[in-house]
Amino acid sequence: MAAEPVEAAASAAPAAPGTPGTPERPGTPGTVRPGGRTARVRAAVLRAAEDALVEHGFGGLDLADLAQRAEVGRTTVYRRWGSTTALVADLLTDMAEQSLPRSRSGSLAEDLRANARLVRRTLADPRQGALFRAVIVAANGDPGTAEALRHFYRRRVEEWAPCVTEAVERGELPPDTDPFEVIRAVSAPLYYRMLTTAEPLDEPAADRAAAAAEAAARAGAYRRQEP
Amino acid sequence: MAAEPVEAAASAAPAAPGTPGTPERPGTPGTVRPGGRTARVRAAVLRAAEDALVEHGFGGLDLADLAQRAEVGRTTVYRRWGSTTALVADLLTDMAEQSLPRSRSGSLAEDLRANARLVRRTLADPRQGALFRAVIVAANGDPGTAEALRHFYRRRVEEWAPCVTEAVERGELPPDTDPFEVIRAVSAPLYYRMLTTAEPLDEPAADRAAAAAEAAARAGAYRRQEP
DNA sequence: CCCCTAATGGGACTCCCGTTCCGTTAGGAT
DNA sequence: ATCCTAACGGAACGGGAGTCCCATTAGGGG
Repeated sequence: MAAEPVEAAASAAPAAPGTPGTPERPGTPGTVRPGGRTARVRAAVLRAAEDALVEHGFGGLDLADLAQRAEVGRTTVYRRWGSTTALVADLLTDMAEQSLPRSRSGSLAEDLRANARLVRRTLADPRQGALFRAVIVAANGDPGTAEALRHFYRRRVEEWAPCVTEAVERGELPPDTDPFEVIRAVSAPLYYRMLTTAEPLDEPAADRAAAAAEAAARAGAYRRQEP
Repeated sequence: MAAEPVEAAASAAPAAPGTPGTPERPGTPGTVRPGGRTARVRAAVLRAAEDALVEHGFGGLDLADLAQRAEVGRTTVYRRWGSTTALVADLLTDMAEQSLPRSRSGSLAEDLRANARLVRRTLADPRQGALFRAVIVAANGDPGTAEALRHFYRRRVEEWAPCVTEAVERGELPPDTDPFEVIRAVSAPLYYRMLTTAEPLDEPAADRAAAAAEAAARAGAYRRQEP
């Protein structure tokens, strides 16, 4: 991954329970060093965190084990992130920066189906699916992580919204249709399956989700004002 | 660590209120005692678990604290349930037995909206919402708990399916519409909001979920066979 | 190239979760 | 009513997660 600038851990900044004059906490006046080593450590830990989350889930996330995987000192992990939820929040801001290219076929039905299938494939994939599950679990246990997750999904939805906007411009959908709401409507049943009912996440399910969202959108269910 | 048969009634216990705990010692084929004290302990612990989950979420669930709340010995809690996930699984089987009465208005749109509003109100309620969140989090970290959650939702969906079936019989919906799928389609966007995007769970959102599910159903998006 | 210090890392220490041992209580069968 | 034993509870133990202290390393400004 790219060595992006500064700490994204602003929202998940390590709490400083120690004495209030203690140096070496982020926020103290002086030069911040986002430099090579720090970035390298962050990248190594985040990648190790992904692996650990996939293997043992969020509940089984162990910062000590993590440090060993990343070949980094335990102290460093505890100091920089402080908690498992803060670490996952940082991982999420990192994930939010990697954007997936979306297809633009010019047909609403096709675009929605492509989106549904992409989401489906992601959630059904053993590695990606486990990661998303873990990340969502973490977000539901900590406000900061929840905010990071919210940001992640906003990014994803923004990428796909244009295909709805264009359909509105073509007159396929009611003029005051909320594009975000339509895109989210595609994902919702797939996430619902993964998180609660545990039913098979197969391709027909994805196509049904896309078709349902399209039908509902055409019927005006996602208009901003009620008729 | 070797896991002894401590595995309590959790993973597969279809327990009635006041149900026997599972016999524990491998070599004691003696009588099981579903009796008063055991049932009382279970009820007290499950109620305390609800409170604790609401207050601190699943991640903050502490069996020792739980025992104190329930005025029960720590050892008892560890012996009977063994883990926090197993305890939540037992709580879920208990919750599955309390059924909510549903309204039957004879109109598909109204029934779906009533369902959506009920779900919405439940998830938006500080107590119930926190409880559901915690329970879902627990289920996503343990297969046994996931099975219990699946069972819980099957019950709930079965209760509401008839209003779809009747709409099919009245000819309002395509004949091969899957009733379960329609009911789940109502819940999905609401759960999606709560678990991932954290957008407001207000009444318009509920009504939109109901309207979208209805429109999609009418359009044949939930038919068992593809056209 | 050199220095200053932010950042890392090792190791010891503490505290608490989960387990084990064993005595006590109470359900229910006779 | 009495006995048997399933189930509960107190207390001590062990281990691992998280913290603290201080020496070491390396970024980057001069």
